[in-house]
Amino acid sequence: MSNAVDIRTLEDVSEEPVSRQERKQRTRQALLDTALDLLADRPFASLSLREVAKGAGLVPTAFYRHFASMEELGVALVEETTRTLRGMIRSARTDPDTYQGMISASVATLHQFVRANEDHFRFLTRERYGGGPLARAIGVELRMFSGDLAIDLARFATLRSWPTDDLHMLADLIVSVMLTTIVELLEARPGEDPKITGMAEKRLRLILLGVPHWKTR
Amino acid sequence: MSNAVDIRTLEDVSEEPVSRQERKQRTRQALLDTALDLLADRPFASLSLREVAKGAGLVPTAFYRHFASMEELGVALVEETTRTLRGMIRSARTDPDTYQGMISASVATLHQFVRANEDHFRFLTRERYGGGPLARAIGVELRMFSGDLAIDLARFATLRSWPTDDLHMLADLIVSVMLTTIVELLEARPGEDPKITGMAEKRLRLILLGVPHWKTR
DNA sequence: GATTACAGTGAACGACTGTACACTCAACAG
DNA sequence: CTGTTGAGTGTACAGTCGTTCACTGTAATC
Repeated sequence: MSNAVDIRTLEDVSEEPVSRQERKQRTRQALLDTALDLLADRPFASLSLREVAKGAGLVPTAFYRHFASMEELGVALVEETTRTLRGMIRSARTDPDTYQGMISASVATLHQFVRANEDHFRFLTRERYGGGPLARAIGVELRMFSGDLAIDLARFATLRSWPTDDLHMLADLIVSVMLTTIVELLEARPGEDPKITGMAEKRLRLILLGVPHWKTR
Repeated sequence: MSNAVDIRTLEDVSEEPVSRQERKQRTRQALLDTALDLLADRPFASLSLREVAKGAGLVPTAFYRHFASMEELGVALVEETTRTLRGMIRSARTDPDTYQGMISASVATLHQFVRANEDHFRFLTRERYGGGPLARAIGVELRMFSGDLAIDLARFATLRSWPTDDLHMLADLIVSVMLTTIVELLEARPGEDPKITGMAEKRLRLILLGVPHWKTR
């Protein structure tokens, strides 16, 4: 609810004159931010155009200057959150030396990004299973994510000989563990983080423990 | 939408006289059924009391004869779906001979139950991450499910020596794979079922492949 | 057979919804 | 300096929402 204030009034005090499109971009962002705030404990479908507009300090009809409908705002919100997700992947794609090193580093990156962007990840996990067009858009994004991971995995010596199908199976499995961990982090009470990341590491370790013994059937 | 018709008019034609509470129980069920129908492609929070009542062939005010609010209906819906879930567990808890046998049997049971109760499982997976009181209720139920599974797993020779924490970790992992599989089944296009169940079996096999080599750290 | 309990009705309410339309007024282009 | 553009305003309308209240008709009770 912190960004529900009228940004313009704040900006007008500052000296720099803002261009027209810059202002527009700013209220657009205010709409996205208030929507994300309101989504903290409710599904997207229960959001109304009016309350998002009001939250951003706008009259309802002004909403249409930025989005043709709430659904269009939802799509923009998916784009914003997947940008965060891609940022996380980029951060995590480092030194693929050992399994164990990769595991704890990945989990640490995940933890850090979730805590720094709780709103985004809450939106992502909530709407992923919420049905409707947003769920589909998020599903596509996650499948791309999983595909990228499969490529990364193929670099490991043990996995180089694996069939593509099995590689994707493994990647999907890892992604599902990550999603579970994200949800656990978002539902966690304060102080529970180490327990959750520890569990996540264990789960990944167990999975990768089976890899050397895998035989396609 | 099939059970959106007025049941009473159908019943009145039949010869058997229905008792009062039996009738009440029947319209209550009609309310639950239409709600479940409407939830096929929308989150629970977007459901209105009026459309559920109308779908069941009732005037809005009659809704209150059965539930004090939509949230109360939601809780009843969770109870109904978890009954289905428990039925599935009971069916799956058979002959724990070998890993492989248990895997394919469990996946087959899962597949069968999902296909026979798509509405229930759709509701379950949707609202699990939807936030609000329903998500919490479902979370509790799933944790019980996972706990039961941990107990079952403890019967296997290899797992008898495992610490309780690790056993729960394994059970959670298996449950998360099952939930992923459920979502995949519900999103599947016709004919994709074998591919999905095959993947699910592979994922479980890979996990259990690591079990003999597990060392707590 | 008279009385009670109660599932379901129907009208009405105040609040909220998305959207249409005519408007203001400041940043912009010429 | 002048005319245009467009982000934001204000009013208005037709729907839908949850909830209220007084009601009807019939199964259940005595």
